[in-house]
Amino acid sequence: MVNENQINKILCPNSSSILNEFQVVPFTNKPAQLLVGDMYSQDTSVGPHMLYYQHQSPLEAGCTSKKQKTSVNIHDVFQQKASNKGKAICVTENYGANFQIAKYQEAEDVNKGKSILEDNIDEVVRRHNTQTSNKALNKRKSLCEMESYGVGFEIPYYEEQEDLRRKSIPENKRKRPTTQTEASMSINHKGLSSLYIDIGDCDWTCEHCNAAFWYGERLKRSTQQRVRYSRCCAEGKVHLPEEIEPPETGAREYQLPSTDILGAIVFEDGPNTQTDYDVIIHKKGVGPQRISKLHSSYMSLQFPLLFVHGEPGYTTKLTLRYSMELAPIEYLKPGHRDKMIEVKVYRAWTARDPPDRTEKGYRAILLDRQGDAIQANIDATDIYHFKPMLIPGTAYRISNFLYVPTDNWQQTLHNKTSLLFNRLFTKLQSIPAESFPNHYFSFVSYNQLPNKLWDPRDKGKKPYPVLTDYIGCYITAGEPRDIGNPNRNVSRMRKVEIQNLNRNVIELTLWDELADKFEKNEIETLEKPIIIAVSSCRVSKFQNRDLQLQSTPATYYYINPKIPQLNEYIQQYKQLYEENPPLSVTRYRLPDIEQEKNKNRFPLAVLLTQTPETYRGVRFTCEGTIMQLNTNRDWYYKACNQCNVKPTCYDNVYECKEHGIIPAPSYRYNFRATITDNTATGQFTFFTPKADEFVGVDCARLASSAENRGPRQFPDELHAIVGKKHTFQFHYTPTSRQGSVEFIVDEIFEIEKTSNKIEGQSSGTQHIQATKPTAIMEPLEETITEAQHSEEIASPTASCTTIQSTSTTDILSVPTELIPITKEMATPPIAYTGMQTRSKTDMTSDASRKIPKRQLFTDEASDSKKKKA
DNA sequence: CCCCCCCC
Repeated sequence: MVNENQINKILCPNSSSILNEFQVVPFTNKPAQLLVGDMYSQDTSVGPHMLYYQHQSPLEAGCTSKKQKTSVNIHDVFQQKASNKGKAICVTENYGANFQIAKYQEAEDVNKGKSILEDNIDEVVRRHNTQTSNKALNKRKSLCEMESYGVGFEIPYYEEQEDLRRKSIPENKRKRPTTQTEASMSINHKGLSSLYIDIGDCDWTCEHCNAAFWYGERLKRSTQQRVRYSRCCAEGKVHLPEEIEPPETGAREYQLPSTDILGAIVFEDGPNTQTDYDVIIHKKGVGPQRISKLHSSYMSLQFPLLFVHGEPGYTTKLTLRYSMELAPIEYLKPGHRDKMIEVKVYRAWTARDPPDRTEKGYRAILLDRQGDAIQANIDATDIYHFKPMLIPGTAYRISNFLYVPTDNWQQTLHNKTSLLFNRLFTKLQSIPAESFPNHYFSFVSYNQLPNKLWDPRDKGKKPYPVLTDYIGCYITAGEPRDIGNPNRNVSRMRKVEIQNLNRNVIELTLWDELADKFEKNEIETLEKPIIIAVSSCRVSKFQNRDLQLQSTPATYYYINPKIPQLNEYIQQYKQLYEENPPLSVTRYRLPDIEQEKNKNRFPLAVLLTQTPETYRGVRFTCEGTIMQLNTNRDWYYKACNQCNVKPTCYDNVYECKEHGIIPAPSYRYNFRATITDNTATGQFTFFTPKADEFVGVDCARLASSAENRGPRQFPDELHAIVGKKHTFQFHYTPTSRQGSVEFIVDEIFEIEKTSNKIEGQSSGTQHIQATKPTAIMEPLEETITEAQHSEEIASPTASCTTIQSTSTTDILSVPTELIPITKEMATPPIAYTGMQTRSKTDMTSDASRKIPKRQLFTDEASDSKKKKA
């Protein structure tokens, strides 16, 4: 078959030693399908033997289980090859092969003493004779197990072969034609050594690509019915190029290349192997040329006869077949190793346990075209590798990932399985991102938020609730500020208010980068209403009262997110706000008392039309006159000394639900008055202790002295407050509803002369009507804007919630003489927008009907700035 | 391996 005079050179990396008289012949008429990287040699006198490269698996370092190893494909092997890690050539087939190779004289330098090739024949024979055949077999086996990750073929052993033959396995249909068999047999029996072990013929083929194999090369998981090989095409996963028909048969069938030297490359094993040698080819008529080891033609140089057409063999263009099944996220199941996903990176973040700044890993939410989502986890050691790739908006085909149970806490998706990516084996291939959905949300409505609270009592019993996505209308945002011990962990924090279509407001706390990067100014230049969607928030409760949202490291926020419902939402909010625009309020205490006194100053006429739930905890101010006391209800109550809650009373025995029998309950004010600010009148409740200060007499003293007259008999001291004019600070009674709005007084300020002056300009006398709106609005404009720009500080906690809930008695006929709204009122206060549209609950005076429509959602900030300028 | 958080 091969010209016996042919000389094969084996170029050794370190020594350039040459083994001569070593012949390489093709064993197959489908040469392109032989596994690239294997060298098949045949000595004409003995028979076929195989030389294998020992590939150091690229997975070796990261492998934790054998299963992973089997998922490697040829591509990996040669990527590893490209990085020039150590490889070795070893003779794995049988001792016969050793003899034959060793028998050849090395023409020049000896091959540095590492290779089995060095053994001289006497030594090998001696060893063979002294070892038991089992030992020999074991050695071969161990060599083979080293040989490659997961391919795991077993070395044939002639007894086994004999055994197989005895059993006379039915002819496998994948057996190659007898002619070839005969051909090799004829060689086999020529000059057979007594030590020669017959491993059979290379007459088995891969069911996928038809590459030729020895039986012994089969995968361990082969069965008698199905003999499987993976070294060729990784069981069909690697797409090998179309075969080219071999040259015409005849005299030139095995025509030698037109050179008398054949080159081959031999690698040594071990960490010290040098592989940074030059590969130089010298073409006919052209000078020497250095080529890269990655050059696709270099491979064919190693197998000059196997690539009879000069096919490139291995190239970096080899692609995986889709037999690595492209699976929707929905169908991923832990344990599947042959799945590939095409996904868009939707969100990505560094995993942390705030306030600890340690980077615990990297996370991403991936979306597929079907609209499903899955989280990908990356260990901290691999952050640097994946962070530059997992950019939201990019898309990849991803294979070779593992499955892990989804984190129990800070769980972003309902999916119980997450993916684990590893820099050593997970493959990401960039693909176009157009065909993927824009967003993935699982919004929770305001009413469902309590279900998402985490209760410490559930620890260990219930899983932590999945983090919450929420959508609503952006109302306001504060400025970022520092939180925490400056010597240790300082966090950044910013509050954002979100309102839903029922006008419920929820406060979102953005932390750290999110707080700093929130582009408040840019957002507020957008046309209103502005829709904001936030993902993966924690739901918490403040003071056992207000639900809040907290950002987590996984949180993203989206302004006017491109979701199908966006326009619908915008229209709904638009409609809502046309009826009754939201007030722009400052929710926190201001450092300056003067600012506090003017904070959130809106006409009572406006406040009465609002939805109280929207402004829970918000303190408003007004300059108002006490018109009347509500004498239809008690002016004080007896309270538990510890909690100020009204106790039950049976037979003059007072009992607090919480604190039991109360021998001597305390007396506390709880009376109502009507206050007007000249735009409307409202019901205001006064409680101890503010009321004591205001009335000037302790409730206890007043009540005990008046007790015989009862709590419905209002003492003169109380009547004395009627007609007084003050700046009141107040909040909505939590139980009040739109349409029957009430307030609770927090602070009562004296009206200073200075502020009187400003007001005096327009409305000299207080109590009567038609204050020129500008008179109200001018100072408002300033204070509100100041308030917005000043840093928020803590608001105090309202402590009278429980008491308030008892005060839902009937209301004394309210003085209904409403202050007519003048035309000028049509110019709305700067601090809010769009109030000119009548709401259904608005009072229907002729004047109010005439109020012209003003453009909705104008930018109040820039408006006010203009006026200031 | 577990903890499962930071303001008002």
